[in-house]
Amino acid sequence: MSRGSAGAAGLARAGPVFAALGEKTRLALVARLCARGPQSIARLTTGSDVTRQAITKHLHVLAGAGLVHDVRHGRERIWELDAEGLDHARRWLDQISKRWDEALDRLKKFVEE
Amino acid sequence: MSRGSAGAAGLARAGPVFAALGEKTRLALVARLCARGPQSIARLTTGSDVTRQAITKHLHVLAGAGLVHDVRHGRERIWELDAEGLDHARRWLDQISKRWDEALDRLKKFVEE
DNA sequence: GGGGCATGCAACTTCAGGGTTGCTTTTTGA
DNA sequence: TCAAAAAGCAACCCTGAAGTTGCATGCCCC
Repeated sequence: MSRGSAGAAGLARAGPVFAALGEKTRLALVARLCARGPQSIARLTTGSDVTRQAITKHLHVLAGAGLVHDVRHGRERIWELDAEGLDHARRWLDQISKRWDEALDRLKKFVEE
Repeated sequence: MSRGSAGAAGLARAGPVFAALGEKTRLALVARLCARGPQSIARLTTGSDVTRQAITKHLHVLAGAGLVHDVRHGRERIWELDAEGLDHARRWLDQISKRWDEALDRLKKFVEE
């Protein structure tokens, strides 16, 4: 497994990303940051059905997965999306589905012989 | 948000997929099914550090997310990948990262004016 | 300087999910 | 026919994550 993000190393990095996205509040946060741009914690909390502290925790989980990052701005903390983390997860899915398609092709050809 | 898989509906469908992939045992199962092809439960269990029942539960979670499906074959139950579920998650990530890139471009042009 | 807004920190509660054990059912093949 | 393999079912434990409450801190602006 010398290269490619579908190997053991890529798997270890992809895990936290999927885990971060696999929670409805966090997924909604990502979608919201994408749709409405960078926002403060207080603004991200309005309209949500959980507490500001809950939002804060979720943002840190997303940051740990490399999906968002924050910038201090006066007394506010502005959070915005981080495209790199998203790309990594996408590449992992690309690898898997591509390899699976190839495997299906091989099987099909084998059956047809 | 009238179309596209990044809207509320796409978000609702993408959630379970990411949640399913966001667990190391399940992610390893997907990688294994991709690398070694369809396998029975017993075979998927060998080499794993958890019980057969745990593997069974995980397979059902993956099936619920549309990532795998099973075929009865005698006294065995063969599980294999389901490319459609993978593609759905990938398209969701595509939408998000594409829209984010566009937003960054708009911001860049705005700043340069 | 000080009131008020935005956020940070820490302790606590709750519960879903990951895992196990023990037993039963189905199916194979000799 | 029957023993063993493969899987299903159900009850149970237990950790961690999601969420809350209460209070402390930092920063802007009048």
